[in-house]
Amino acid sequence: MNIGEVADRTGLPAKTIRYYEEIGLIRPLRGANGYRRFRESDVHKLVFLGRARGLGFSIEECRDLLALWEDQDRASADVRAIAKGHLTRIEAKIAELSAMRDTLSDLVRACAGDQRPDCPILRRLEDPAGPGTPHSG
Amino acid sequence: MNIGEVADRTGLPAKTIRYYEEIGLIRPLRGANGYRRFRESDVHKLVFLGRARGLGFSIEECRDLLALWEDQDRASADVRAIAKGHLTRIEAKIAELSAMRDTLSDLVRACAGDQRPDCPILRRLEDPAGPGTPHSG
DNA sequence: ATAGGGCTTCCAGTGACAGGAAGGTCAAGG
DNA sequence: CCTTGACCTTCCTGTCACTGGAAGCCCTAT
Repeated sequence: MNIGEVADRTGLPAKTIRYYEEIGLIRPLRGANGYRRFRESDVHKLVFLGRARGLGFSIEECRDLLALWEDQDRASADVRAIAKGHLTRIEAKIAELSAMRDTLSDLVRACAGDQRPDCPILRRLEDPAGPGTPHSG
Repeated sequence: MNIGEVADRTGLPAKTIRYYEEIGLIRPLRGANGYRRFRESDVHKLVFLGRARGLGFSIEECRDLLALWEDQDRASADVRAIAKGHLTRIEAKIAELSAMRDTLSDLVRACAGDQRPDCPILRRLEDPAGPGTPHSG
């Protein structure tokens, strides 16, 4: 199977598939013409990688997951540890973005958004402790 | 004022301040020795930039916000539009990460995490429609 | 022979810096 | 005067996971 068909079947761009080979995630064969020849097992791995990346695992995490996937004697604890670590980072990122969202939506609500120059958003970026700052009490 | 003091006062690394000069966000003066000489207005801008970056605005958005901040005749609508656009993207990112978190926390919960090789996480990465997949009904 | 599409490699760019090398500058101390 | 050490400078490389594009080979159909 050539790279184009693999791209169609996995939904991954050909560029990405070449990149995955370059960094050693997959090792397709080569034909006499120099073209990559993909086996079903390569496609299977790429599908796996696509899903793991879709869940936000980093390439290095994917590499580890792939190794565990291929190791029939793995301990599920190893897989779980990777997933838990990733989950923790995702939750931290969500918390960070949520804080941004809260601040931003306050500011967007407070701004008239008309032709006048007065703007609470800029005032707040200039001086976060300025007027209009929410505070306890 | 030299870059070190500016870094202390703004909380931005000197590397970042040099980078901001390189991409034209600030234009500090230069002393006879070649050192950057920062005015209070430069520090003020850097504080502004630090806060805007802290809210997740991109560098280009920061450039636009800075221009509006310095334009006494700006319309608050212009500022608000940038903030709203950014807010929308943040909310989309939160939704994306939340979906990942939900899937991942399901998987982590379903995985025993012991020495046995059986692992729902890997099964699901292999075949998302496989056993254990949540479905309506 | 030619046209087209698919395949190859290699190089550059993305965003927003961080790390580090090589070297100039300045104030304090011996 | 010399040295030490902190601070400053520029320049180059690396990050992460690709993406775009150029130049050129391969294959099939007409």
